[in-house]
This record gives sequence, structure tokens and C-alpha cells, in this order.
Amino acid sequence: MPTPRQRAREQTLADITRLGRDQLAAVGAAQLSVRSLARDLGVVSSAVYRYVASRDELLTLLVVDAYDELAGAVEAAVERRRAGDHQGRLVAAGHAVRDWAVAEPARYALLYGSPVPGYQAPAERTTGPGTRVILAVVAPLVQAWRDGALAPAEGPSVPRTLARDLDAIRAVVGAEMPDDVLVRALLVWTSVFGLVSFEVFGQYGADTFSRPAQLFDAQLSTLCETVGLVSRR
Amino acid sequence: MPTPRQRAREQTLADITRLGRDQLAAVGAAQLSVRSLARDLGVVSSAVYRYVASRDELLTLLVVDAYDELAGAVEAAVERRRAGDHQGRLVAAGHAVRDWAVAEPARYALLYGSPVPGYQAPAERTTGPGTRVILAVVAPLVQAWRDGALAPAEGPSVPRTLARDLDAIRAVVGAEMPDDVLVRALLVWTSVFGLVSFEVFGQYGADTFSRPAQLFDAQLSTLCETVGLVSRR
DNA sequence: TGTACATCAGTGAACGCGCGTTCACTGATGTAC
DNA sequence: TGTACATCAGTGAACGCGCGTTCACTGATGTAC
Repeated sequence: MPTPRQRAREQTLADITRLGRDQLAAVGAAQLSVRSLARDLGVVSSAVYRYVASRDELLTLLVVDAYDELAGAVEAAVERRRAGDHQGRLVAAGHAVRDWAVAEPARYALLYGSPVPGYQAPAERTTGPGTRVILAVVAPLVQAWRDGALAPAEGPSVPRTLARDLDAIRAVVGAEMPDDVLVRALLVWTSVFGLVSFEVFGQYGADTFSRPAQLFDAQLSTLCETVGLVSRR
Repeated sequence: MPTPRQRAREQTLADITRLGRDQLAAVGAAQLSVRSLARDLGVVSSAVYRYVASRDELLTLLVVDAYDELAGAVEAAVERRRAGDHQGRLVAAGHAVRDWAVAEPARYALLYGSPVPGYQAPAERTTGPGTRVILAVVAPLVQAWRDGALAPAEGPSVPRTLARDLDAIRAVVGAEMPDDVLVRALLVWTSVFGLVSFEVFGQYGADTFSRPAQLFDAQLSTLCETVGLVSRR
């Protein structure tokens, strides 16, 4: 049974996360400041140090928070589709990433944008949540391979050095799939985030596309063809 | 004939650009500061305002400088290959982008990373140089289409709203190519920068790939297949 | 060629601002006897 | 149930720092006569 003090502490920590998100949205990660967060919290700046040891730890908190939310959104979107519909699930995963990124551009930038100057995310705390997102995105492809629904590879085999790197990755993914499937999974991962980043970071120009989701969709289906995922009619 | 004063002014402006690049590399665009640039220049901070009207204009200067250099590098790499070798030229363009980005991560981030908080690039000065890069990257694909060397489209036609947006883009590209070719050009563009961004912004994890260029290469050739660019043997 | 004036690069002080972090403190909440 | 002590959230002042930008100025360079 938590004491009132414990409950208050959890509440304040939740408030800090929430206000941190707002800060992020308002000024970006580079300008995120402990003092201004304290002002929003209605507290003197030094009080925040009861909850986070430093500005860097505050950033880490927000990184983990964002990864978790994004991963959750992707996982939920995938599971809303029928288990056998691999392409549908992959498209759903892509759109989940895009929807979240469009709704939360600042948090997306924190995770997948240019690095925050002077801040290095502590691997032991962020790698886990970060990997969860990746796995959620490529899961439909991996499942398709497991079900034997993936068209066989066409291209040449990968160079030896690359093959060795892939072994390490295989251990993380936890599936014994062949090199070419793994490369395709990597392509899916990078392409999805590449497409989303372009849109969110404004590379297309302000008014070039009236319905960016349509472009994303068109490119996603091309991507599905590329990796050998074809919908069953 | 330039007066000594004019020559000195040009020299100082060049120094400012050079030191600005160094600043960018050292601390990133968000922390780039007029005062610290003045220190590097060996001059009092207010003196810099003889050359740039504000910090924002300094950033614009660096944006244009970077676009121009990158575009030049891509164009040169493309022209080093035989005119008929469309796939070779596209791969060369991709590698030119990657090489430049790896060598100049901070300047790459300024152009293609998350937006600099509080800074909005003036479209009338940056759009031109920015477009030059895009055109240089997709030029080999466009040329392949002109030469009739592009495999025909397979996917469904694009939605009407998207088609209308594409008309506007066609005007910029200055070529009367069909929608599906244009979509493929867009895919090339976004994918190349997506792949490069992932590597430069550290999404792969520090030591995941011992030779990232190999992964890039493998993904580039998959991309060439996707868009219907196949090398002639 | 010489002089008077205009231009302009660079100075140094100042304005007003925000930052991260430390530290001794007050006073409320929690706990052990 | 009551008391003494420990814990800990939050205060307010301070440290030392850097920032963008303005402004009146000095003195060298350039130009018109």
C-alpha cells in the first residue's frame, strides 16, 4: 500500500514527463530546459532535481517514454489486422509509425532525427525500448517468412563482412531466417523511417503534397512488392 | 579590379563560412553561436554583424553552402560514369550522397535532419540549391526513362489528388514523364536519403555494421531493381 | 600629387536574457518505540 | 495513543556561464576635386 508521499512522487514524475513532452513540442530537444520545465510545473528550478539527476536524465526519460508509446502504437495497429494478412499488417505498421510521427513530430525527432548536441543516450536504458519498435515494424515480414509466404530472393548473396554482421542481428531478432530475408527486413525498416522522416522533417516542401498519406501509401505498396510480400486475393 | 578592401571583405566572408562549418561540426546547428564564431575569427562579437545581419542569416549562408557542395559532388560523381550506364550513374549518385554525409555529418544534419528550433530557412534562397541536389540524384533515372531503358510500371495508378500534386512537381523537374516514373523517382530520392540518414544519425547502433557501405550498396541494388533499372550485361 | 570628405571594419561597453547546478534551509510527512 | 527522530519535497539565493544584438566610437581605406 503506497503512502501518500509515494503517490505524490509518482504523480509528480508523471507530470514531469508530460510537461517534458510539451517542452519538446514547443522548443525541441536541444532547447529543452530544466528551469523552464520547473516553471511549467509551478516549482522552483532546484526542486526538479529531487526527481531527475540532471538534464540528460530528463532527456533519457523522454526518449524511453517515446519509444514505449510508439512501439505500443505499432504493436496495437498490427494486431488489429488478421494474423494471416502479412501485407496488411506491414502496411498497418507503417501507417502507425507515420501517424504517430505526424502527431508527435518533436518526439519523433528526438528518436529518429539528428542527434541532440551534447547528449548521448545511455545504451543500457534506450536500446531495449528502441529495439522493440524495430521488431514491431518488421514482425509482419518475419511472420510471413515463418509461414512460407515470402517470395524467394532474387538478388546476389551478400558480401562476407556483411554476412557476419547479420549474424549478430539475427541473435537480437531471435529468428533463424536467411540473410536475404534479414536484408529485406532491414530495407523495410530503413525505408519506412526514411519516408516518414522526409515528411515530418519537411523535406517535401510545405505544400507539395496535399495528402501526404497517399504518397506514403503508394510508396509502401511499392516497398511490399520489392520485399516479396504480395497480398492474396 | 577589386580594391584591397573588397578583397579583404571576401576573404573574411569565406573565413566566416569556413569557421561556421567547423562550429557546425563541433556543436551542431542548434548551438551555433555568433559570439563563439567571432572568437574563432579573432574578432569582437559585434564585428561579425558587418558581414551577416543575424544568426539566422549565418545559418542560411551555411545551408546554401552545404547544398551547393553536395550537389556539386553528386553531379561530378554521376558524370564520371558513362552516359548510357543508368544504373551505374544512379548508384554513383547514391554513394556520392553517402560519402559526403559521412564526411560531413553536421552539415548533412543541417540539411536533412530535424529542423533547427526557431530557425526557418527562407525559401527564396534555399529552395534553388536544395532542388539542385534532388535533380542531381534522380537525373540518372530520368535519363533512363528518356532513353526508353526503364521497365514499365506494374503497380496500380495513383489516386487523383496525388496525381494533381505530381503535375506541380513535373513542372519543376522539367520533363514530361508519366506519373509512375515520377513516383519511382520520388521513391529513389526518399530511399537514398532515408538510408543515409539512418547511418549518419546513428540509428543502426554504433558497431552493428563493420562496413556500412556494403549494406548501403546491397540496399541500393535492391532499390534499382524496384524502380525497374537493371544493368545491361 | 595633395587635400577634404565619405565609407566602413573593427572596438568595447552595455542591455537584458536564460541556462544547469549546488547548497543550507524550512516544514510537512512517515516511522520506531 | 503519544513522542522523538528521520526522511524528504520544496525554497530561495547564489555561482559562473553564454547568448544575440545595439550603439557610439576610432582609425584606416577609398574617392572626388
